Amino acid sequence: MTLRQVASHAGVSRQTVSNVLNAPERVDPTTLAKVQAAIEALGYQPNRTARSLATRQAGLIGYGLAGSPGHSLFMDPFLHMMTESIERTGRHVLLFTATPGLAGLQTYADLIAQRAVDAFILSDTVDHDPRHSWLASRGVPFASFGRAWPDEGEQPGSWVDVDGAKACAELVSGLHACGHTRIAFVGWQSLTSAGSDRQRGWRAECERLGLAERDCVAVSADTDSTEGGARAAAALLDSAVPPTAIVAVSDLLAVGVLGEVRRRGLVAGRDVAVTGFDDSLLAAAVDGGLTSVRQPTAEIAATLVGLLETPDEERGVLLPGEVVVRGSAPLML
Amino acid sequence: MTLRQVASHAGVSRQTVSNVLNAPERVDPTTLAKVQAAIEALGYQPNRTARSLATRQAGLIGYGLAGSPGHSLFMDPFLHMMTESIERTGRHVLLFTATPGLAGLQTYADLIAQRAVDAFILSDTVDHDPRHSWLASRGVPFASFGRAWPDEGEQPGSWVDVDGAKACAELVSGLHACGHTRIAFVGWQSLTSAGSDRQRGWRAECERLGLAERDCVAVSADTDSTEGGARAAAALLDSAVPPTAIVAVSDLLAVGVLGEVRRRGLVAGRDVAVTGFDDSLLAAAVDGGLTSVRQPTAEIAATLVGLLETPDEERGVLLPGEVVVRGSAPLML
DNA sequence: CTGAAAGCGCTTACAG
DNA sequence: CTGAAAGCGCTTACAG
Repeated sequence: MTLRQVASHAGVSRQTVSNVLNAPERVDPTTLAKVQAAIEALGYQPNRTARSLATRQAGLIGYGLAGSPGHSLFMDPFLHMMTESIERTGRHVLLFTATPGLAGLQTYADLIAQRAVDAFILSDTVDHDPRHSWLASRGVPFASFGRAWPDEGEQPGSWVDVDGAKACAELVSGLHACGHTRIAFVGWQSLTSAGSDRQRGWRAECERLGLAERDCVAVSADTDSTEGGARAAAALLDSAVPPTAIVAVSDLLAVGVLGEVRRRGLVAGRDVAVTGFDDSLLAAAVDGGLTSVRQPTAEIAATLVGLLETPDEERGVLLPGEVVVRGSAPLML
Repeated sequence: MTLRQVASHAGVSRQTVSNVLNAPERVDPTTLAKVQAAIEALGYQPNRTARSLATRQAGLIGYGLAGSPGHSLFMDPFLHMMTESIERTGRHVLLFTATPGLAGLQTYADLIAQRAVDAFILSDTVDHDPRHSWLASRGVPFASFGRAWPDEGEQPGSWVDVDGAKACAELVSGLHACGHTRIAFVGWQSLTSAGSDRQRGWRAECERLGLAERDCVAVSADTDSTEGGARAAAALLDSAVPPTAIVAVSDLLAVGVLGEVRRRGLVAGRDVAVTGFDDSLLAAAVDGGLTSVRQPTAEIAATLVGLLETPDEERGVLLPGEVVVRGSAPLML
């Protein structure tokens, strides 16, 4: 089924059919109806490839899966929302895998050189992510989920992010309001921008509240797993002045912390308060529930796609996270 | 950067450059080297869209995200592996969303009509999934992760599946070997083919072992959540002759079962054995660990893509699941 | 308002 | 082994 067949069926030229599709206001109502009837009758749909070649638009937004096949709980809803948002603009998602760092840049470069995509959505950003500067310097449109430059305005391109610092500050102040003064932080070892953002908020609030520096210890989990979280918690709880509250950078690490707490005969939420981040399935699944921070997934996705519409103006959008209180840390907000 | 520029740079015709790319054996070694040098120097990569139009191949495999944005733990690794497998064949993944059932069929139809994809990979299959017959009847290549027809050979198209029936039978026999004779099943309410497959294996093994029918009760969780699992477990444990072992159709439901068990002062793995399915993050994260069944994700993905290579011959590949024993059910295998 | 022409950047038989 | 020609199925100015 091609334009040509529709044209001959309707008794008009191919260009007129094209006009019916792309500029219906320019065609005579009678002709319009006639052609639309033919389109309907034949079940015609324009060939995307041919259209792409003519318009020089792939109609595809590239999204690169991060390095290793993890078990991200955030991925399913995010991908879903992002894909839906992109589809609303008449385009689709081209999924690819790319190793993190400079090596993975080649994949982005290839996709652009081949004109396989029109733009990228970036996530799993790392500190000073090389992708941002590379893409920006070549004028490739993109939107980033996550900031990768600590200083506002330095980051190339548009971005959306959840205010992890603020959310963590809220957790700290909520814990403090319940009487906690020794509030530790369990972070990631890797230099993700989200990790440092969250840690920054935790530290800032501890300082603002005038908590003693030695009471606000940050440790890094040696692996991004429950085991890593458990080991980090063990180190913390073994210290001379153990914390009474532990703010973990992710739900997964928090679950590890919870396990270690339980193993020591302590009760989370009573003896030690524990919080996570992401409000993933884990947070609800864990016994007693894990206090966590929900990311506004649908809004993140919609905003990212919106930013893609205006590639020339660089903007940053900071979205609030929502503290979800559960048994592991009965906060006062 | 186009073929034309490479040609003029190398001092040959465009067709020769195309031959260098697509049939290097047909071109004179000297010319070959010269053209390749030009390609290298200019960093030329063929425009995918133009190539697609000429070859009538989109170079894209469609993958439809299931209905609702869930929090599937399996999705991240599966999508990763699948994307990698497809990339190894020089193609990419086109991601889209489709509502389940007949309504979603239109999305598949559109993609085909527009020639946006060459083939599909199907997952989240339901009983007598309408997609299979629809695609098969129009000669659209596809491979299905999951069987949707109970009887071998009836299913249109090629498929890969994990032998959930066998894995569940193994769980049952392992439990029986530990002395369990009252082994219940907690399933999904929805008619997923994976769900009925697993339940079938559980029931068959119970019968084979000669367990009393009233000791082998199956219930459906009213929602696919930990709460649903908990309610199902409550019903089971409240019955006159409560089970001593509960085989849940998924890790999520199993975690709900574990919660209910704990809430009643019972200890999982000692008073009641509990098993899940998927060996997701949850299984490892839960305190004491959840005995579960691991799906061979990488192999599934690779096989699916392999099946796509031979669209004319319909084949089915059954892969074994691997029982992973943890604290919630210390089986003897 | 409509249609003839050129072009998007490739590939694919087919002469030479 | 190499190149001239036609074509993939659209769109986009541009005449008429």
